[in-house]
Amino acid sequence: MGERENKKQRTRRDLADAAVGLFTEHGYDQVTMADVAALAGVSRRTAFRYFPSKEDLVMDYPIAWLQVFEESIEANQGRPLSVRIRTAGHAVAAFIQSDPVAVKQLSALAFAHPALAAKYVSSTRRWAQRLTVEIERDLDGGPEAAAHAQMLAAAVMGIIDSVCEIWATTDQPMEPLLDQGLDLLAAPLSAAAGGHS
Amino acid sequence: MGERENKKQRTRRDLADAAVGLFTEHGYDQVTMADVAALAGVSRRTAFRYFPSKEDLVMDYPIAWLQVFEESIEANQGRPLSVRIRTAGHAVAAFIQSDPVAVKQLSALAFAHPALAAKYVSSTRRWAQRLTVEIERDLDGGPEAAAHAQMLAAAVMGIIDSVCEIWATTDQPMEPLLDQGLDLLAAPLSAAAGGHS
DNA sequence: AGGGAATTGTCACTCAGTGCCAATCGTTGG
DNA sequence: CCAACGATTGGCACTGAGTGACAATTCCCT
Repeated sequence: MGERENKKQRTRRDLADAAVGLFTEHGYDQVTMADVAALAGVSRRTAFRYFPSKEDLVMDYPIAWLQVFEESIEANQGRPLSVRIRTAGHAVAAFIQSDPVAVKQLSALAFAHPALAAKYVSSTRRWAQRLTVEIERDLDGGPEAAAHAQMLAAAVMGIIDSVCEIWATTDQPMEPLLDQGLDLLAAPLSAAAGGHS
Repeated sequence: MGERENKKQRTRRDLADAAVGLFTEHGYDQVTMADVAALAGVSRRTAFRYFPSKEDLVMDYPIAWLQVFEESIEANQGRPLSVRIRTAGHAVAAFIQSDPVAVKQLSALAFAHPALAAKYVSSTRRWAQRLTVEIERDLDGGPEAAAHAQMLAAAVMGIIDSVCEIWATTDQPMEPLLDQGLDLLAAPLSAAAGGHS
C-alpha cells in the first residue's frame, strides 16, 4: 500500500484505458502493443509485464464479472442451485451497472473481434468447470452425473455468455434477459437440485 | 479432377497429418510451423497458404462435424426443431464413427490446449448464429424472440461442445451423451417449436 | 511443344511475446 | 538524511506467427 502499489494500479489502469481508446478509434488490429505502451507512458516491455498478452488488455472487466458470479455462487451455499445461479446473475448485473467506466463500449469491442471473443469465451471455460463441480455436488453423484453436470454447466455458461453479448451489442437491459435465459434451464436445474439438505 | 487438385488435397492431408503427429509427440508449443512444413515436404510459406494459422492445422475435422450438423438441420426443414437438432446430432455421431483417422486423438489435443480450445469454440459461434435464425423462424417472431433464440442456440451449442469434449477426453460413447444433453433443453425446444405448419 | 495460369519457394518484413541484464526507483534500517 | 536492499523498469536481442511481393516452377490446355 505504499507508493509502489499505488503506482502499479495506476499504470495498469493507464494501459487498459489507452488500449480501449486506441482500439475503439483505430481498430484492434491496427494498434500495436507499442502504441498502447507509448500512450500509457511506459515501455513496451513493461506493458507486457502488466498484461501477458494484447488480448488481456481488454479482459479485466469481463474477468471481474465472472469473479463476482463465482463469489455469489459460493456465498449462498445453502440455497437451491437454481436460486444461487439466478442470484449470482443478478449480482453481476448490479456490479456492471454500478460501474463508472464505459464497460459497454469495452464489451462490444470484445465481442466484435474474433480473437477477443475467443479469449473471453475460453476464460469462461474455467468458470464452467467451477460450476460443474457445484452442480455435481447437488446431484448426489449418480452414475453419469459427471457428464450431466458438465453439460448443464456448459448450457448455463452459454446462456450467460449470450446474455452478455446481447446486452453489449443492443440496448436491452440485462436482468430480464438473464431471467428469460435461465428459465430455459429451469426444469433440469430445479429437478436435480433442491438444495442438499 | 486434374493432377493439380489431386496434389493439393494430398498436401493438405500431409500437413494435417504431420501436425497431429508432431503435436501429440512433442506438444503444440514445442512444434513450429516450419517443423510441420518440413515433415510434410513443403515450404513454410506454402503451409501457411493451406492453413491460415497454426491452429487451423487441427481444425479440419471439428469444422467438418459442424458442417454435417448444419446440413442435417437444413435437410429436415419440415420437422419440429427439437427433432431436427437431435437428428443432426446423431448424424454427426455417425459421421465421426465412420471416420478412419484418429479423430479422437486429434480432438483430445484440441481440447487440451487453451489456444486450440478457444479457436474451436469460437468457430462454433458461427454455427450458433446459424442455429439462431433457425430457431427464430420456428418461434414466429414474438417481441423478444431474437434474444430468446440467441440464448437457446447458445445453450444448444454449449451442450454440443461439451458432448464433444467429454467424448474426446473419456471413453463414453457419443449418442447417449447427446440425448442426455439435449433432454436438458427438451422443454424450451419443444414448447416453442412444433414445426411451422 | 508451347503459351498461360496456378502453385510454390525465397526473401524480407511486422508484430506478439520472452529472457537477460543494467539502470532506476521506492522502501527500510541506521 | 543517507546508504543499502529489493522491486520495478527499460533496452536489447531473440524466436516464432503471419503476410506481401516476386521469381521460379509446375500443370493444364490447345
